[in-house]
Amino acid sequence: MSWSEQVLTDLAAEGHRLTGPRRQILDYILRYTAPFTAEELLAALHETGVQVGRATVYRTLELLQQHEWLRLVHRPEGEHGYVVGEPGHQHHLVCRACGKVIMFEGCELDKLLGGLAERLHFRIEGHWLEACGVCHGCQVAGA
Amino acid sequence: MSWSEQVLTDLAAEGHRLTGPRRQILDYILRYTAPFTAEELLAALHETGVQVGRATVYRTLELLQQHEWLRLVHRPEGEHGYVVGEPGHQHHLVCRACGKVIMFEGCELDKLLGGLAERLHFRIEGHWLEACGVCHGCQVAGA
DNA sequence: CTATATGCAAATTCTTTGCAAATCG
DNA sequence: CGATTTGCAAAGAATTTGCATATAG
Repeated sequence: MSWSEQVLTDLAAEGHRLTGPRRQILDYILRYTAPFTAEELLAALHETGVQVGRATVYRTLELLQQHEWLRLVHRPEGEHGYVVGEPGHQHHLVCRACGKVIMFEGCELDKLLGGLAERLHFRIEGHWLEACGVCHGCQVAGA
Repeated sequence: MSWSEQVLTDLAAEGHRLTGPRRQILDYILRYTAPFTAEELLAALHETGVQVGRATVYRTLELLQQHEWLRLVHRPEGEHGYVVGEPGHQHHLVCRACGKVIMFEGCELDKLLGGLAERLHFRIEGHWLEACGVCHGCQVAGA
């Protein structure tokens, strides 16, 4: 089952409707390999003649993020973009040259945080790890 | 040497000027135990009668962040705030109840990322780790 | 049919910028 | 004095909201 199908199934199961605009947005999301912003996605839709309202884009992205079908990627500089989420792969390596995102699990990280939490008596409920650098392809290409 | 003194020394060493507004801003920054935003800081200054321009606040915070005297904390929801940085302590545990930030080093994390980078031939240039949860004090208080 | 979702335009919020006046060193 | 910094107000982004209309189920 493709990502779109899974999302649609999931949303339907929760009583959300599978509307035209939502299908279009899902379709366009899949064209990105790098993190994108709501405005970028909106512009892409409009450029190719798809008339979807700005609010709908914002609302749909938020909905998808809440269901973890999209994840938010932050950069130290403060920009944030969305990337398609794969359940279980929670962390990201973002290539600063081509923008590609590689996801990985943080099993060892959990151990590290677990130890820390115990030492500090801090109850950790969630965490966030992101690294940026240059991917193999871009290194070869001379970045 | 206090944080303010260190910052002032560091800035002076780089040819920046130790102006009144900058001193005021440093003073107010230290009143926060939780992450704060530029607007919050500006409001705090104004509420207590300190007349500093909005642009000055934004520019000073950015300057401090560039020198790593302040660090940016991101929340999954997308808000970001500044916290006083202690060199060498790069990661944060943020308490969602009281907002307090505990900093820690990520030595083990570096190992994890190093292995990952090697496996993927990815050159990691920076990373970002943040966890949120409830601190000991707030757990005791019943959060 | 009816609850949900959409689209629009206006309202907010956050941040940046240009430039003359002020000020630190 | 001269370069840096400030403050202002305006410009520019990014995001949210209210509400009438459209539409999926």
